[in-house]
Amino acid sequence: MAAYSGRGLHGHIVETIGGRILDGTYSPGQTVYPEELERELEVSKTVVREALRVLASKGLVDSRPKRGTFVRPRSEWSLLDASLLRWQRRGTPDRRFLADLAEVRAIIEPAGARLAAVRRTEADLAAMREALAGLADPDADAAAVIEADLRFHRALLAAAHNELMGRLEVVVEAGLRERDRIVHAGERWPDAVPAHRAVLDGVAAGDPAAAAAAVDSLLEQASSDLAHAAGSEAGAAVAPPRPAEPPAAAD
Amino acid sequence: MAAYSGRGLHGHIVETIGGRILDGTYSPGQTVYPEELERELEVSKTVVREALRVLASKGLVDSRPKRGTFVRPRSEWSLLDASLLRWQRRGTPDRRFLADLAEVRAIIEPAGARLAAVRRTEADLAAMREALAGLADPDADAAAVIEADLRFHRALLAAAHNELMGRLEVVVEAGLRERDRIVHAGERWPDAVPAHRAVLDGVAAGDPAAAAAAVDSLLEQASSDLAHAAGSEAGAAVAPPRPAEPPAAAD
DNA sequence: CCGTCAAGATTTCTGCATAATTAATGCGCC
DNA sequence: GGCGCATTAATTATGCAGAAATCTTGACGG
Repeated sequence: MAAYSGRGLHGHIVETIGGRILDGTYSPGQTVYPEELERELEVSKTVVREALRVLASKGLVDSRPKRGTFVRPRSEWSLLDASLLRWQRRGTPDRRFLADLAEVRAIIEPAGARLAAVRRTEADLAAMREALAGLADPDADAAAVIEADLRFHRALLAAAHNELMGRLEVVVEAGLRERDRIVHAGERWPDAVPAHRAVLDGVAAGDPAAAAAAVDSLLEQASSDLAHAAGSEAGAAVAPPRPAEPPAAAD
Repeated sequence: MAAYSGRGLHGHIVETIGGRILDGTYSPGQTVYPEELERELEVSKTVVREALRVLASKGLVDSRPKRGTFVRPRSEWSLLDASLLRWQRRGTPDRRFLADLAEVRAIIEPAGARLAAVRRTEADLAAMREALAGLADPDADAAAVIEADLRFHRALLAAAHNELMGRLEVVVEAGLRERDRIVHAGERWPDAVPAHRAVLDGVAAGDPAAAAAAVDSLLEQASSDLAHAAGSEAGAAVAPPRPAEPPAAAD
């Protein structure tokens, strides 16, 4: 994956502390003690400080003289960061997080397909075809299928030729891997192939409406599969009447 | 703004080096020499190394033993990071970047309004009303109006009650501030108030379609204002027939 | 062609010095 | 006597310098 952050001792410490913050071991407002971490993780001041610096740049912690280093409120976290999304998935599969993920995907991906249908190049189509082939390969193991699925959605967003849209792949990746973790039985999920093919066809034909509709039904299908696997309804693709908090507490 | 990264000497160095990477002073593939930076910026090894570590966590650089520290290809940058979006705006106003920004906003914000219309609480509406009042205040200076505008859009996304959607405010903020920089004459832009009010009304009424339509027209208006101010058409809200690259290079 | 070795740069460690900020303290004032 | 304010002091992050350790890479030799 991201080679820059996972290599060496430093990256390991960042992941350890970051993971503890996201899974609630360290809760917002709580102070973390660098010296304690040095002893526990058996590393030097330097490594801990560099790790905390990185975490600070992601909005997870803040350190000020005399007050120490403490965990910032969750609202300050840069949740769109790839690392944070990964760490978030390390903890208990949170239903709310899963729903948020699916909801954003349901917004991003159809729109991306719409753009892709207009802007795709031959290279984009080739990438999507390659991924689709990997998805349909009956000899591939579960992990390879997941990777092919991810490649397909990445290629779709890339075909939109919007740099920021392309970076939203982090959300798509998190959603896909989270779904994989829920289903995780390694289900072949063969029904996915025609749905993906429909997306490719719509994009290749240059038909934005068809491409978007294909993505819609793809996500709907994935969502219902996931709901089926997870017992209750876990993630509805289109705005569910999520019960808003009681209108009380008007500040 | 973000207090965690802008304080102290370290934050300054991060901004300096990060800014140079985004504005092209250091281009992808190029090697950066820590010792050189130490001398030029007159700081110690530690500060430079911590800064490079933070930049590495944002995907800007990668350092490997024996090979040195070098700038990663732009495709690896975490462009959704708040700092990167800010640094990106420090350079020349890039037309392409501006268009991408507007395009993503045109996807995110209507969808956010749709959700907000269903899920908003009284507190959400109060926040939006407060921001709207600030936007309409005839005694406020240009900066205050910008901030109120930003608050309004932030409150709108927050009312969607989707954590990830809320974090997409970074894109909205970048878009707003960039637009401000183009127009920058401090135009009162009074026409914006009724458009914003329409959004609020739609959300308050619990009418998703109306809220989304109001946001659509708001963004369209902003986009055309911007096009008018920037001479040529700078950012069309809805998918323009951006000429795709020639279909050559199939791989 | 493969394994071993050596060079080189990053990475890590140690200890110390500095700066900054908060909290307490003491003083004067109401 | 209580309260507000400036000063002081303590605590913590921050910055610095040098050396040792580690790992990758490239070359050399079998």
